[in-house]
Amino acid sequence: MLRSVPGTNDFFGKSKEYAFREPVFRHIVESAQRVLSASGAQTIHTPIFEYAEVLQKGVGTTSDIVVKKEMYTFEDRGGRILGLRPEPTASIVRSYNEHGMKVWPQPVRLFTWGPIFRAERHQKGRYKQFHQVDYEALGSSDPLVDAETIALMVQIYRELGLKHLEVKLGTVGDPEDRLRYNAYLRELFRPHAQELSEDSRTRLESNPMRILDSKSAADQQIASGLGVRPMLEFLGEEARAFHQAVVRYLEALEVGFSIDPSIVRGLDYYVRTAWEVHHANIGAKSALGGGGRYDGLSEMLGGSRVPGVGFGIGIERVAIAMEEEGVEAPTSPSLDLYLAPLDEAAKVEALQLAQKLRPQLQVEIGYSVKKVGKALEDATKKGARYAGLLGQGERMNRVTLKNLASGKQTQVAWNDVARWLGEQAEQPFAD
RNA sequence: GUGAGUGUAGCUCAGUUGGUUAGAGCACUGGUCUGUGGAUCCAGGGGUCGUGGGUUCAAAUCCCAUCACUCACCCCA
Repeated sequence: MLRSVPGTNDFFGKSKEYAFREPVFRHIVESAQRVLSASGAQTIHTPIFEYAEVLQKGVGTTSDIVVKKEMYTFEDRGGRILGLRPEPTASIVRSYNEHGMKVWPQPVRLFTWGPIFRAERHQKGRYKQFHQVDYEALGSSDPLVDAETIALMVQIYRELGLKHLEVKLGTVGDPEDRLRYNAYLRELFRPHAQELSEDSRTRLESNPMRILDSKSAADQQIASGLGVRPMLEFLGEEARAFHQAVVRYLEALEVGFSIDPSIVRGLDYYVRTAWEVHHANIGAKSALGGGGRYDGLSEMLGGSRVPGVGFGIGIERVAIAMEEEGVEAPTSPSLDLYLAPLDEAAKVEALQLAQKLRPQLQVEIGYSVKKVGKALEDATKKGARYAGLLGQGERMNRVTLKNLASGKQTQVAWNDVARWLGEQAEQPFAD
């Protein structure tokens, strides 16, 4: 039997996996949408594929996504090299430039949601196709925007009922700070290059900061033995003041967070603010989302200088966290009425009555003639509140409505069904 | 890319020291029940026992290979 590609998932109501239930997915997206819309952000949807160049420049040439070839690329019939987006920020910045959004009132605040692709070995909480809610604030370099962005992100998690959150705030400084820091690190580590892990030896030239958050015990031992000074000490005046401002604003907003200097965004072109949100008890893949400031990205994509800050929230990870915390799973909307035809003539009647009642009521029909007992059984299995029987005993545009919970039933004219069911709903304890 | 674990029905699993035609529960379809459901009882459909090869009179079971899935490492969402 043909199967789905490993690391991809089907989302539907009765999925065995909580994280892949469509109502859970929708609930997360809608909650995020509510929070972000309330803050005045606008929805945007960009294509899920772009010229590979856009996406590569968007994550940077030393990022794992490019280095480890984690981006799906393909050539179309016109010989264009395209890629499936490994993150949405580059597309949004590309769109901002392409449509001249710099003449809009700044900052332009956009959010989107949809599939993201990475060609990685999958495991729990990590998939080849996963989904993100993504928010970007473009056109302002005020630290207040960074603080609000973080606060909005946290607000979304709270809205979803998550409690065991850990917000880790860091800063990667300005590019020149990083140059200084990287030069310092290279000088420090170079004499010990032979002792470093293979990954870290590569990082020594490409991105020495990444050595610091290496999980290799040997690397850690070397680092602690050398007494590595933290990035914070290498910040320039402006970057330092910026970081302090973000901290101050976040304190004023009463967003709980901790300073974590080891937060180093995996993507290039991030500057200054960087953060991750983790969840206490979901184990290895604990990051629910992350974000940062990327003032240099627009120029990398050939546009003018546009400062920006934003975040991505992993929808599947959030769903796993919700399940861990026992957050009540939203369910599919319940069926109001199941119309069962009891003879051939009633089939078209069921269709007519259903059409008449939709969309005020959610109405499903039985598609084949069944005996009354089976019809009621079907209605019950479908989770309907009422069963509507159509057959010899009805006719003349009448239907027998039976409350499946109480067992009470009555015959009602078609024209009165909507009103009658409405009245019943208003007095749920009447029976 | 590296390491570990697991593969029997849609799902959860049983299957003895190798032994007839591979089983159960749940789910599904129908009957019990000709216009009154959720229960009971009965019946039915559904399996190339992951795949290929080997050992054997005989393999779901033993051996080898391979594939798939899961988890973990790296990195992140």
